[in-house]
Amino acid sequence: MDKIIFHIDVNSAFLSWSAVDALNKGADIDIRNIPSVIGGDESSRRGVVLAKSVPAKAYGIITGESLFSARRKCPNIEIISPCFHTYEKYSRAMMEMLSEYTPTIEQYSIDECFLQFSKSFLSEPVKFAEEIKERIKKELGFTVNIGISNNKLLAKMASELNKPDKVNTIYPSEIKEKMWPLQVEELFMVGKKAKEKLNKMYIYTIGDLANYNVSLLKDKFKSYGELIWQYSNGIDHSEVAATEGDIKVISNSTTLAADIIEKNQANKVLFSLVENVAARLRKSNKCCSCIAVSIRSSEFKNYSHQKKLMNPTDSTERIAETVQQLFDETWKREPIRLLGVSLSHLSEEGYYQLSLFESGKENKNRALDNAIDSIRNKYGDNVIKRFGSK
DNA sequence: TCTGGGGTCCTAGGACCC
DNA sequence: TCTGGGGTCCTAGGACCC
Repeated sequence: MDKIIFHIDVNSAFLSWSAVDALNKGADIDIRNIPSVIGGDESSRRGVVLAKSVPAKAYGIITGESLFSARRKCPNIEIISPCFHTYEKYSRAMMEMLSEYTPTIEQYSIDECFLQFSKSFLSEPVKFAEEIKERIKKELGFTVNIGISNNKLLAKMASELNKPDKVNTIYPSEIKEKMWPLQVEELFMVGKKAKEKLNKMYIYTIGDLANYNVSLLKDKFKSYGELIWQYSNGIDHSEVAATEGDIKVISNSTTLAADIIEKNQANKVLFSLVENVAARLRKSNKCCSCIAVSIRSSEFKNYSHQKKLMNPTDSTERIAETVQQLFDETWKREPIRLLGVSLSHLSEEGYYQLSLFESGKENKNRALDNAIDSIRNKYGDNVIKRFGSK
């Protein structure tokens, strides 16, 4: 135990960042101090709560619920549209600041990261975390929670303890007192389904899980049973990864403003999803050899269908052909609520192989893809349309 | 429940091989 | 082929995370 891990988590990230951005642009109210949420456009059926203010939380509003239901709980709730560019900007600013403190930093999501220090370097971790927290507040304008322990799991659990704007610890010696009394669904990786199953086994708290017979958990839940048992006992050997791992899937999906019932309409949407994923694929200098289409029906049933390719590709046209074919094979002619395209089995090797064997036609397609990519990079996504796209 | 979008990982079942 | 067992690959679906 010679290391100290911090988990840093921005409080209501999207809402805080929207608030700071508005204040910087001269707004006279701070949405953090009124009942407010960040949420999508209800008329295009993206109306769920992505983040909430503390006063909104007091009305019982929770992340993920519909705006309709949020408004029922608090009729004069302020609803703000998300702005992902803004969020990326503040996220980057925070990560850059935190990189000053240690090279061993892992960004876990847009608003969370882990920092690792050696114990000998850090004699007073809590005091140090307080300094970082205050600096973020002063220089960047938003608050964070910092959790401290000897491993990532405990640091993450610690940062959830007491919000917002707090520093908390869960050292191994504090697990019993601080973590075991919590409801089992508070444990990282225990979601709604697992909670229900665990409750049926009379496991209600993290402590109940920690003291349960691990081999019975393994019988019932396989490797997942052992994982959550270890977590409940504060066991986690994963490393803080300073370099990010290779991306494994590139996907894009969209909930449609109105259900689609015609193949033609579906094809237009699919093509724009393909353009998005294919451009991201080429930007990462990779090829894919597995393509999948997913469909959500108006009844909320999900289907997916995938196909492995003989040769890896990064061509918009080849991906689009496969996607069409997959869609035709999958669609049960029901009204469609959501369409998605995802590319997987990504490889760099395929990228080089491809250029050796591709035909004249494929060479032409590649030239077209590259030309469109560079125009869009310069002037934005909407300046140019392919023939056949919407 | 008037239920987003982008990811990761795991499991089960079937095909196919020796 | 009244029929085993182990390994690998592929597909579909689902749980979980932010």
